[in-house]
Amino acid sequence: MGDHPLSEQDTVALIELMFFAYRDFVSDPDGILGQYGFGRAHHRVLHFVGRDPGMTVQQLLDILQITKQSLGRVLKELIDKGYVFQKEGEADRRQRLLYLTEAGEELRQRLMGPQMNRIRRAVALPEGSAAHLYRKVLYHMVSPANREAVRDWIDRASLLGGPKDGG
Amino acid sequence: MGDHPLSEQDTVALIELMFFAYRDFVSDPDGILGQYGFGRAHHRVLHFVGRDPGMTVQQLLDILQITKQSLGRVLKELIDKGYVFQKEGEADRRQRLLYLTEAGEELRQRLMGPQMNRIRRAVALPEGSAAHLYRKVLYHMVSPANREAVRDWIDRASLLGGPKDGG
DNA sequence: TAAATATGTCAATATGGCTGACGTAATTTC
DNA sequence: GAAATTACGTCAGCCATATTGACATATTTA
Repeated sequence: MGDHPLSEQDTVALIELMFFAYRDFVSDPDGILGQYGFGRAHHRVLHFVGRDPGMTVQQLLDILQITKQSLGRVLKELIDKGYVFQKEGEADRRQRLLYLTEAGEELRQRLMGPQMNRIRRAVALPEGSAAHLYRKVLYHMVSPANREAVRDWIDRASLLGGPKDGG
Repeated sequence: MGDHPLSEQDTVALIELMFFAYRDFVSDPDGILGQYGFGRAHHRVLHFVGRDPGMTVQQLLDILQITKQSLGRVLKELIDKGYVFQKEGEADRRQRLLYLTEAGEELRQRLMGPQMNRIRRAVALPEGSAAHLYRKVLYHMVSPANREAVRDWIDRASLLGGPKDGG
């Protein structure tokens, strides 16, 4: 085990499952977002800001790996509609620290709910250590160059835990 | 084990890993596609047609879950540039059965290569049964309503195995 | 013959990315 | 203190990929 690689067929099956699983995984929040006139980009902003309240715009850009112009539009909409607000940084007054309003946190929870259920159902298998392995596998799917940033993010976000993430 | 659900923190970490992993997973082929003036939609068509040569347009639409108008453009481009060709169905002459040209199959393999390497590296963990569990978990991430179709597809595609998928 | 199916196409629209350029305020560096 | 850099915002245009709705054609089925 671990010596011989996965068979061609099994590997292709996993590639395809990655496609099918992700497609359905994001379909849950998509329906909810539609009711608000939002899209997936809004969801990502809500999620990450909710996980790390007070984060800077640059930190958010680093995580999403998109341009500030792309972020600009969705962020503006979320602010205009009262789901996100900004506060001038105290140490560095150039910064516009990002926070969720109450409505923003509620929406974030509403969007996360179905995905949490789906994850929990998916890893609740008889084999026991599925969650651990699944996490390990997904982690190794991230490009090596990005792993440190992803690990840092997960560790840090787990520590601060977001307002309603069980902290 | 299996009784108590995953902790809030662990579940959120998996949700985020799903995002990071998928983002990097599709980044491999994206670079290659750019050289051909293609996008992810072209990749999906190449992949699935290559896995099931002679499939109908409707079968492809069912798998991709997009509209025929969306498929129309990418399919036309792939045909115009000589990566896909169509053959009139023998039993039903309304059908336009889809096949990859040699160039199409080559490109498909080139796109699949990095993803296969990434999957194999990701599941090549000491714990042994990672691949099996990972597959099971991803399968259960698919919406119940879609599972039969996905299972059918994987089983059928594994059987016919595509021209160069190890058959 | 009529209805349904498989496919293709035209037109308009939306989302979410992108590049490039420019501007302002604040901080850091020399 | 002047200059360079950083953090952020914004305008303008472009591209890829998806959508809905409408219509056309060929073929098969009832």
